[in-house]
Amino acid sequence: MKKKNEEKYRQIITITSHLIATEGAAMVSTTKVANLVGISQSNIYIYFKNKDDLLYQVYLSKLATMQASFAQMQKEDLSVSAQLRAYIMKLYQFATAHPEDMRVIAQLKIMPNSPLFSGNFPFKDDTKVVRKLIQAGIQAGVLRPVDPELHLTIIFNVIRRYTSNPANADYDPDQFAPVFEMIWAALKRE
Amino acid sequence: MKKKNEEKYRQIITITSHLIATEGAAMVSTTKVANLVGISQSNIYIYFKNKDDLLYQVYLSKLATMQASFAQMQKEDLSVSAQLRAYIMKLYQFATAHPEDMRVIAQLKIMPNSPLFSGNFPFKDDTKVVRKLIQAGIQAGVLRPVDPELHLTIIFNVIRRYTSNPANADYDPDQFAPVFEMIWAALKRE
Amino acid sequence: MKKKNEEKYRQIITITSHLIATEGAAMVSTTKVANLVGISQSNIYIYFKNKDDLLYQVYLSKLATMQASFAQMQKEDLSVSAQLRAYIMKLYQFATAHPEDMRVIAQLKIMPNSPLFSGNFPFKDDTKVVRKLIQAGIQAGVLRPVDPELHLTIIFNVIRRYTSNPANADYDPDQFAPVFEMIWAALKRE
Amino acid sequence: MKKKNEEKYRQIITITSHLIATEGAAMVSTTKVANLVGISQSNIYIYFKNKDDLLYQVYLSKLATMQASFAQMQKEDLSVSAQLRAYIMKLYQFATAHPEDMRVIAQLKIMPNSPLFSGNFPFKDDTKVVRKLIQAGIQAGVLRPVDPELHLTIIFNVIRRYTSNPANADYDPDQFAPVFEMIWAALKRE
DNA sequence: GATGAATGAGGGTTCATTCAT
DNA sequence: TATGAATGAACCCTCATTCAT
Repeated sequence: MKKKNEEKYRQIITITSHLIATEGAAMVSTTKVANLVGISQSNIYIYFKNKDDLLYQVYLSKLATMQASFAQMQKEDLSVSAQLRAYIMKLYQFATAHPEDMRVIAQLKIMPNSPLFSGNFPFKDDTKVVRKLIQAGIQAGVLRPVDPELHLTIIFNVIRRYTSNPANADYDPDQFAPVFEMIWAALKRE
Repeated sequence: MKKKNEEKYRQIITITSHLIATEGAAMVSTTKVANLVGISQSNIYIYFKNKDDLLYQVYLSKLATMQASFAQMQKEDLSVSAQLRAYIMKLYQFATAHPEDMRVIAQLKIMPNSPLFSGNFPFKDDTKVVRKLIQAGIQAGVLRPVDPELHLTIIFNVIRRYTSNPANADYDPDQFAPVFEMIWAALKRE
Repeated sequence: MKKKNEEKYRQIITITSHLIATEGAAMVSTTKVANLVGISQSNIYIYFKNKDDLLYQVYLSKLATMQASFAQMQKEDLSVSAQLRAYIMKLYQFATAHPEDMRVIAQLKIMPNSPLFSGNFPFKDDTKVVRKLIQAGIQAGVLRPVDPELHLTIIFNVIRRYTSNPANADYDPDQFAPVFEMIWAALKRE
Repeated sequence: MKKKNEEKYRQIITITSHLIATEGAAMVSTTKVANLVGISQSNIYIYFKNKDDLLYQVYLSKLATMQASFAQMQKEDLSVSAQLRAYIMKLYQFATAHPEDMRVIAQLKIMPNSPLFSGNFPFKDDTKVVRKLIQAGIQAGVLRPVDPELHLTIIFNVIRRYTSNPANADYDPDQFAPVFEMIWAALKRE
């Protein structure tokens, strides 16, 4: 009973997610989603309050996947520097394991009139943990004392760009090593 | 007569450009542009083949502005490293001088179904010069031997992010220095 | 079991009635009603054949309330004139006692495609008694010999308008007296 | 050129007006109107900002018709009482001359979410003149000292009801006389 | 060159109703 | 009895584009 429900709900989320990743968030329409799922368009409104809600739930689901991936990493006995390095590696690993997800999150953040920032939904930040790490790193004197957004920009854009190259689709720490060094050189205080 | 023509053409380009910068490329509609310019909607099709053409011409105009800014910089007697450093500084200067333009170019590149990559128009690359510099730098052993796209990603994203902060709206090389070092550390071979 | 049944049925009627009174009959939807009652939408179709049936039953329930209010008034030993005057006062009293009900009846009568006149349900007239009184009054020569609908129009519209003013929400025969005289002057033969 | 424009505009107004009169304001849809006019639905939005605007313009057009009818009547050298009596007769005449119009105005006023009171359009009152007359009449001691809305209610509802009867479709002051007396008896101070 | 008119397609949303469970 | 699921139709509105003038 509820299973059917959950299944359709998941299907809609998945298809929408895929659509965002391949065509961009602005190209999502309830009609397209419904056709791909194989249901009638109005059916969408049984599972989601409106289109914005659908997109928001997609974001939340990606966020959950991401946070699950990072869950086991919360060892606080490491140095800030080590934690951040571990985070970057983990993010790289995540990006190869879930190729679409990072793109989906990015798309939802940059789309015009993003539901994430509409004020209609509570905004859950996907970068809270790493942003904190960066701030701590700056305060501890191990990271460059510039706007943390710049560190973030580098980490996410480089990893997204690197893993979006089909040649780098598989997780391979050795191959990634020089890219990691590139990122780290940008972040760390000289 | 011709002047009037040129004027309207410029106006449409300017308004569209502004619209892209403030609301995003996906929010541009011929209706909106026409209303803002104060002409009738169909009038746009006198100056542009279709909407994609309009966006493409906007891109070309931004490209021209950018290339004009970089024109005097083509001194080949500098080392690759020096040329690239000069380019970055110039790009920073350009971003402060033309706040909207970099955003417009970026928006047109990432928009869904971008006319730039539709195949209907010849693609003029705005990063050709710097990409060549980077390739030369890698070959010369002064830059990190990774995919040049990564160098590009860092240069453009960091500068765009930095200058999009209103606090950094004015050109100030001293204030920019640590950000420059951040970028350069990422690029240069250790 | 039956009690539960009756309760839900009553609830639906009550909520719908309230919705009609506050937002107008055209604004009633099964979705809204169901949400307000706290049941699922399809549940409504257990108690009512369709939406028209629901509205019709609401009408019948209001009619019953109204007729109950007028029940004790059927003393035929009064003169026609006295009976009609008594009716008007009673109607005024009813309107203050059941503010919503008169509005609901009026709304259901004037709504487009009113189920009351669709032919799908037997039409029970809420003005049968008073219409008869008026006809008798005309025949007896105490009321103006014009279309009785005009007498009715005056009685109902004036009382509805008067009592819809929050300042006149409470039953107060003294305050109502001049309004009564206004109505009566319109009805009675000079 | 402009003629065509004006014609379609008028057509849309006329058809919408007719639709309101026959089916009720709540039954108006842009699709229905467009089909009746013989144009595509989106065409409506060339002539009107949105549906509310359409309804509002219909109201304004009816108002203009009405005010035109009453224009020549502004003789201020008559007594208040005579002016009001003249107004009532004129209203009766108007109602027979423009059977639909009074109904349309009434419909637009009572419809749920009426654009007239949405705040999106300036509200032009169709009863301003007569309301002032009534207030003056009360102050002068010739009309009953009750809420002027009650006088209004009687005037408009009785005339609307009377003229909506096909038997009274033609303008006939003699036949109307007793109805006039009925109204006047209600209004005038005893 | 300029515009008003026209339109078909598509988008988001609500609704009354049916049906299997 | 109760409900979740499903749907087709309708509704309002925007848009890119074409065409006659």
